Amino acid sequence: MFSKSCEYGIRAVIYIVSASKNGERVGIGEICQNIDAPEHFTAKILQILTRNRIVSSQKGVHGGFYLDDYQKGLALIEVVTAIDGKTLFTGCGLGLKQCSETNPCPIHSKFKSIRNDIKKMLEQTTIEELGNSIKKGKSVLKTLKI
Amino acid sequence: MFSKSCEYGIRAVIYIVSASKNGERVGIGEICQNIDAPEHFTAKILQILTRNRIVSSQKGVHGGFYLDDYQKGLALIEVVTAIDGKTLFTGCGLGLKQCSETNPCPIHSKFKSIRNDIKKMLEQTTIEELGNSIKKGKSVLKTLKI
DNA sequence: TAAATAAAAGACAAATTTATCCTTTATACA
DNA sequence: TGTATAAAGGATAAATTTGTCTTTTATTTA
Ligand code: FES
Ligand code: FES
Repeated sequence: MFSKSCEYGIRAVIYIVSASKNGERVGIGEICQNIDAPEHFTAKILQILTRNRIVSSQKGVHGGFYLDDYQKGLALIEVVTAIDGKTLFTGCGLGLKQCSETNPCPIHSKFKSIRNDIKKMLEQTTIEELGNSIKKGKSVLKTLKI
Repeated sequence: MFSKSCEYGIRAVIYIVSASKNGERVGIGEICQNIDAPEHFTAKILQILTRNRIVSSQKGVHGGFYLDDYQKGLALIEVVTAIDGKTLFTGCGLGLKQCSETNPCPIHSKFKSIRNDIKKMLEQTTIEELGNSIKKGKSVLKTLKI
């Protein structure tokens, strides 16, 4: 469904929101320990997200990553499109060069419906909402014991 | 969503069903021309499908690929699982080592619902049905003009 | 101002997926 | 029986994704 990059990116932003109480910044080391992701690789993904103003960052002592109030309210689809692009929402399920209403592939109508459900779900889910779920202990960002 | 291998595989079986009138066999060259896929690569995918008894093949003169009546009635999910495995239907949307009801990721319940919709759709769609759509000219297996 | 810190950025490496080429095996048919 | 044909299979290569390591830049604080 999502690329590894995207999975790490989503988990990272959720962790940041869940961990940064009152504007505190979270370092890449702490993030990656808590989401069980490779550090340097995830750092690059967070670079993409900061360039796209989906997360904020601060260099130097007491620096790290955080989300401002506007960013917390962003929907998950912003994270996904920044990392994986829009192919999941616009591309043909059978890999035709373009999804077309006039020359559809055989699964077009069924696939389109699912594609739209995914899009809706990602549009309706905010980063903050998922962060709260983690804060309350209702969900996790890494498998506990191996 | 699906891997390239799976996209080619699905398009190939649909083409075979749509093109082989009364048990006629279809060669790999003809298949790949009509679904716009790389020949040797697609041949290997069809090998996987024949090993899994999802398509039939015949070597030698007048050989090629075809589907018997039982195979035509198979659902698309058989093709997908043979090529891409079951990860799409069982794996965690955020890439956790395992999807768990007791220790869910933050999007588990929303993702599970979509995952099940995809599964249902693939279970309810038969190869033959999609082949008929092609036969009737209601859909296509490759983008017409580039 | 200098040292310490942490993200940004660049270069490189491993792993996986996708794609190509060549040889072998099975089958039909002359 | 021998030849042509087409799938099966093996080896290799290109491309992409994923992961690691090192250097640079910006910022804080002593
Ligand atoms: S043409 Fe294939 S999904 Fe629209
Ligand atoms: S735990 Fe992530 S989808 Fe179930």
